[in-house]
Amino acid sequence: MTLSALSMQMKTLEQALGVALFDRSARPPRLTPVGRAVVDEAVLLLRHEEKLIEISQPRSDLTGRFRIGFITTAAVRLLPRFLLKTSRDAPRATFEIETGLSADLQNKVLTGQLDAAVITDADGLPDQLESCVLRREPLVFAAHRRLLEGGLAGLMSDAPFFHFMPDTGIGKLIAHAMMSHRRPENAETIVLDNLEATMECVAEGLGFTLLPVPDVSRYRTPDIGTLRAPTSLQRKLVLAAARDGPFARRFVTLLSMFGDIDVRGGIPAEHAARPTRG
Amino acid sequence: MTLSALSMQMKTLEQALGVALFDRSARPPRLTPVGRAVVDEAVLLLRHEEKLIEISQPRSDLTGRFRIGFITTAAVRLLPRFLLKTSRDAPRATFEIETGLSADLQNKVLTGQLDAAVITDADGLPDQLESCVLRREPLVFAAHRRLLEGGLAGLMSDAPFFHFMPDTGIGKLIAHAMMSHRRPENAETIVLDNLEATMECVAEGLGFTLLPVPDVSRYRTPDIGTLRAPTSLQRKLVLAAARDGPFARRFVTLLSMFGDIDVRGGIPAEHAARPTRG
DNA sequence: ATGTTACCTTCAATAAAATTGAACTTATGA
DNA sequence: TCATAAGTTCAATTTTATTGAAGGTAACAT
Repeated sequence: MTLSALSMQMKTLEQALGVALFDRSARPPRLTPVGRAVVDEAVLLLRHEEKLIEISQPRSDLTGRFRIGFITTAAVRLLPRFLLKTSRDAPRATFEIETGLSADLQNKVLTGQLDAAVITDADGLPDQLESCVLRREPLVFAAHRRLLEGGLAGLMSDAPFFHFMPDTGIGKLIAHAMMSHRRPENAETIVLDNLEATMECVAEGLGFTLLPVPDVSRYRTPDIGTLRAPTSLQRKLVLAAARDGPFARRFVTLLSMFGDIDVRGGIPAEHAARPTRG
Repeated sequence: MTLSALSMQMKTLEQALGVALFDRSARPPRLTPVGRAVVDEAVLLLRHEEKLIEISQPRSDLTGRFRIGFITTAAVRLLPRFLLKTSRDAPRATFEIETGLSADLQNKVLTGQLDAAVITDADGLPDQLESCVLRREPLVFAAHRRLLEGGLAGLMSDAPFFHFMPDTGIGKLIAHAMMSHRRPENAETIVLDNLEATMECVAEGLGFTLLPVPDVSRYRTPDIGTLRAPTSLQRKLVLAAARDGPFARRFVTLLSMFGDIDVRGGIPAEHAARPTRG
């Protein structure tokens, strides 16, 4: 840099700030106290700029602000551990968490409004989505012990059925599971959209319900008994991300933030191939 | 700003960072997670820039990094309160403190290497310097009580004299004060450049010394007695700054950082004119 | 699906800003 | 006081940013 260019820059900066930064009565020109303060601050500013460049360099680990969706169940059960793990293992990444229904979240991942989501995989996901099963949850019937005396057949014929959110992913899975059981024509079905309320009603002996094991366990009271659903149908909690999205090459990294993965699920080949201890 | 200009800037930034900040497959283009991280950081960067501009705006109070010199005595006695006051009353100012001899510090203020200095004013300061007396310190003789029994005359004739730094400002003042006292031709004079060592020797009864009151008080032991020097000579501790320097208009502000000022000194008119309580 | 529309990007031209070298000015030291 | 080295200024040049027109591409509606 030429001396004259430097001189011009000094002048320009002084004019821009409207302050004398240099004392020209001395040679070489000296910084004024304000000038020294500006230098101090400018040094910090440049450090800050380096930091910006640093964080902008993508690495093998997660960097950036990601938007992740969680269905309610996952938010309650998986989110705390996820946030713990990410704060430890991916300090350069921040997360915006959003909760909603499987279908909505899936749609937002497809449209790029979310980078990834933990959703229920009822019957396959669109091709544009990459996914991996996080948890497999069998369905169980739950009812007051008094109602269970008559066995499964008794429940079906005599008790009202509390159907949790029939329109959603898990609700449809429940409906599917119920289809293999005959119920009388006039059998009563009550629709609820709140898990805790459903279980409260069941605890009061008002009827029975069919839900994934963990949800029943969470709100179970001593009065409630369970009966494993004879079907092999189970809810699959999957992590889904767009194949061409920000997780295209780092899907496994994000996956690892969900801790131990149910290896019976559809884990990506290179991940499943790893030797396991024990 | 034109849309095309914005587009160009987006492109340029992406090339500069070597990272895809935007996902152009959507309309309007979306930020990638890295892009969001960069935005977050850039917002902080801009805040930082505002801060730089803010601190560069000079105000009535002290802003900037000032370099202040203190002679050793002042550093020991005045500096703590100075730093306390400035951190409270001038949070936008920072200080580089330097210690040294009066003559050296005075010279550095004249050449602009220091913005101000607390020095001894032996016999007037150069016209280019503005100054104000901070403390007036009478000189006292100090000696072991045993030696004092013979009075001042006894000291002069019988005891060795410990002369503190004859070549410096305070040393010359001491020499000046001693000139009004006759001593025998063969009277012993010991030169030391350390205040504490001088007082240790005096405490041991090895001789007497002549020093400003506060210095004697600081290192005095019960064995040491003092005798007020009959002359009216006293050390003046002054704050000095270049008239055309950074304190040209804020000298009084800096002065106030030294707490209560000995009003018998040469205080600037507008400051001395203030009504005093009590 | 398919076309329309609105929005975004690209490119060449233009405007703005930074840099340079030569001429001029000023602090420093003999 | 002068000579010199160092800093500043100015006009010309280079670099960078912005603009408007033309060419794509995603989004929306039919």
